[in-house]
Amino acid sequence: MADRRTAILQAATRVIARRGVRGLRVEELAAEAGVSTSLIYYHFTDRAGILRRTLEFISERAERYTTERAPGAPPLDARAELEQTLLLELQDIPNVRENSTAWGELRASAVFEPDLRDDLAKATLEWVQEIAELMGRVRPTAPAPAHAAAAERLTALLEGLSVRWLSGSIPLEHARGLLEEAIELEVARLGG
Amino acid sequence: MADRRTAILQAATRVIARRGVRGLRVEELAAEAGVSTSLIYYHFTDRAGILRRTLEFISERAERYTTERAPGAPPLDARAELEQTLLLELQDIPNVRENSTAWGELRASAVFEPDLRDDLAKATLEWVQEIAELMGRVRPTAPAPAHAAAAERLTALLEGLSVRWLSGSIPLEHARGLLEEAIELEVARLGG
DNA sequence: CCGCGTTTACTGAACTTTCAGTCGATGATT
DNA sequence: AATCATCGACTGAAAGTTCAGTAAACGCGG
Repeated sequence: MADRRTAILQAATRVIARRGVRGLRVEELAAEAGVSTSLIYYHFTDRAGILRRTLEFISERAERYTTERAPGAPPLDARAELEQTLLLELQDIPNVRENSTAWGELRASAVFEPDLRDDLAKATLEWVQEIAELMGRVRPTAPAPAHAAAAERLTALLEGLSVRWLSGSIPLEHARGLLEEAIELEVARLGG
Repeated sequence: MADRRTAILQAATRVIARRGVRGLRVEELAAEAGVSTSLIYYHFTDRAGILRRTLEFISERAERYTTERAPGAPPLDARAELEQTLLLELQDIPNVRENSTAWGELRASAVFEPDLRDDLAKATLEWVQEIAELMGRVRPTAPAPAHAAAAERLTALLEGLSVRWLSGSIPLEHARGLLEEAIELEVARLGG
């Protein structure tokens, strides 16, 4: 926590979640992190660099809170694990909301900023693979490409539902319900 | 069409599709619309006003191009109609790309601008209902709430796939394939 | 139907603000 | 003493906004 670099990344996530990538001002970020603007340039070179590193930071952090389970909790079976992993991203708690918002922003920004695309594509791929792997454990007999396709659909759906929630088009619980059914559907499909 | 105000809104849609909401420069918009920057302020007060009106404009206009079919083409059965309607939004032609991009921007902006939410929610609802209605024609025996849920999932998935495509995470054809399978899945589910 | 006050649509140029990025100096650490 | 981390003050360019004014349309009393 005394690591200013990390503090800046955390602050960037908060600012992005609050104002959007579009609304991120280096000065505001500096204030949020309690450092000078120069230090930000010292660590991240330029605005694009901030964005790039923040994206990495977000995807790493997302992985962490997604993967971790409460200590001492009973181990989940594959199906429950899959459901947990996906549904964890649809929760109205600050950390998650912040991450979802920032992630959505970065995705939306990448449409216009080619610089972000490679990292984003990579992070997306990793996430999809993680879900595909869980899919594989739920339905070991189905072929790998089918796992992958299901994983892509579920993650894309989750992203779609997530923005709808954050942009006030549907309530959270509704989004969760829809996603649960989708998981059900995909699993049933592979089950034959 | 001689109405400059509308011309400005159309131009703004194009500029937003090209540069994003954040990338919209009043001067560039003026050039695109072939008017002076001052006229834009005359009609819309300030930059925020431009954005507000344009995003309303986009959400009103959004579906127009989805519904129309080529004149004189053979009528489609319900299933084909459903597929067409959804897949039309995943095409790499200027009009569609422009609309998808602008729509994505609108959705992303609404996360931070509560003003936009009502219009957006309304436009989303209409779209979902249109698809639910098609679902109903494909599977008349299934209950209406099931049609609605399927429609919500398919449209949310489409939005998710659309940004992934536009942000360079997956190729267009891949997105289309995933969506087709999802339609297949949802239809099969309702078919019993 | 003609002059005349008034509103509407519009412009070019000046003015102001915002914001990413730089520079030199200074404290810390090894 | 040398490298690393950090700051405050600054800058240039870009972009947003204002403003004084013009030209055409519009209504209207005579």
